[in-house]
Amino acid sequence: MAPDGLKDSWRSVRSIGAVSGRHMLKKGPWTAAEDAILKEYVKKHGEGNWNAVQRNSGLMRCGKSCRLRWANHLRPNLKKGAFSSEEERIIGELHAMLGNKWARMAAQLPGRTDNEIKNYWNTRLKRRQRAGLSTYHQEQQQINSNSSTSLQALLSSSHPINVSYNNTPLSLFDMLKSSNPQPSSSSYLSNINNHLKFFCDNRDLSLSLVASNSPFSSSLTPLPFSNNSLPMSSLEYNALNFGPNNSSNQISTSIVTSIQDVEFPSIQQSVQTETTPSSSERGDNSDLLGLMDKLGEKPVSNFPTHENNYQGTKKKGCVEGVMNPVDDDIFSLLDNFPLAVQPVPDWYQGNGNILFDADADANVGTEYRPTESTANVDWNINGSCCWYTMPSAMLD
DNA sequence: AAATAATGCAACCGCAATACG
DNA sequence: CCGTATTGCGGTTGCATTATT
Repeated sequence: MAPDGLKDSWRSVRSIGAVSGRHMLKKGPWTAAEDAILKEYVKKHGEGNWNAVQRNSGLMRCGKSCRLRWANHLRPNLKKGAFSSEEERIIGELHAMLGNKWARMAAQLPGRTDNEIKNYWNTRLKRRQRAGLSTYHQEQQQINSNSSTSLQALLSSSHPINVSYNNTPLSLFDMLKSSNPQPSSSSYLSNINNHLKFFCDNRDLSLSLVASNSPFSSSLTPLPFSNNSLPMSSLEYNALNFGPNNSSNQISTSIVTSIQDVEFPSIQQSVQTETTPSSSERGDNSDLLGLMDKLGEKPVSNFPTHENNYQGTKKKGCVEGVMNPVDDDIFSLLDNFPLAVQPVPDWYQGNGNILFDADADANVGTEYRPTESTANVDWNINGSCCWYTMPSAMLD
């Protein structure tokens, strides 16, 4: 780094060229003085309305430039400096799933910006290419080739979800509070984006919810069954307990999930999933609606059907009836929900306690592989397999 | 020691999505 | 409803610094 004096003189040289006319906005590197003005402005007026910065503070920068400067350098709680090895691992995993979705990746890495991640990745990519290496390590490539693209899209999209029971809206936060209060998880759920993802519980055949960015476990593999995500967060634990065998859970018989996806707001979907069907019902239902019908379950008023194209409450700015590919993924997943009972993997005790392989535990970042005895579990049908086999990022 | 190449980083640009009036 | 403004994203650029020749 050059001394500030040197830097500033260079900056001034550049700015002369950039600020030539009366209304010309400055470009190029920001000075400390400009930073101070912008900080003061945000302190006073809050974030947003960036074009007003120039009008109100006299800072000769366009709104875009202000926003960028704030987001990447001035906003509080930004981590600076090199990525930790854990962060690098997460980036690798995220990139394997998401591709160049820098902003999405940054959302999973508190204090890091999309720009940082992008720069890091591109640098790394170049290095690997120069060395004649592939973008990912072998195991990461396996994710891409073994799992369906659409399912990946589903799993990689973060879905804030509202859950209701008998048409009564119920937040996952409430459920968590009522069944397993934990202050730390409360603050987590009440304050960050509450990104949730689906996964299917093979044993209970229920649609469960799990936090994708739970601070209580590592990175992207917070599955209860995952051997490298100890300890399981309470949220995950409760997701697991949505099954029928947990009498303490007030919604143990069925879960009505109302999905209000801020990311895909074209529809408000309600999805009813059934927990373990009785033996006579096993295996002979082809879809969720059929199963519900059989069990006498009434869909909630806006329960999606193919007839109404899953239209529900229209949210502001939504286009009714438009299903994007991820919407399709959701319903494809649900339509193909494994209603036939799967064998219970022997590493799952069935009571929320998970059997972990001691060797694997000792070896952080290793990949879970179904053992011989679990080979008859259909690892491809419900998507969770993608997660079970999620490897750690392999960085140099 | 000087020249050159590689790397790191910040900021810009265009485009698309969203918000606003 | 429509045009405009704003915001957000990802690709790209270009300068400073560091490493290599």
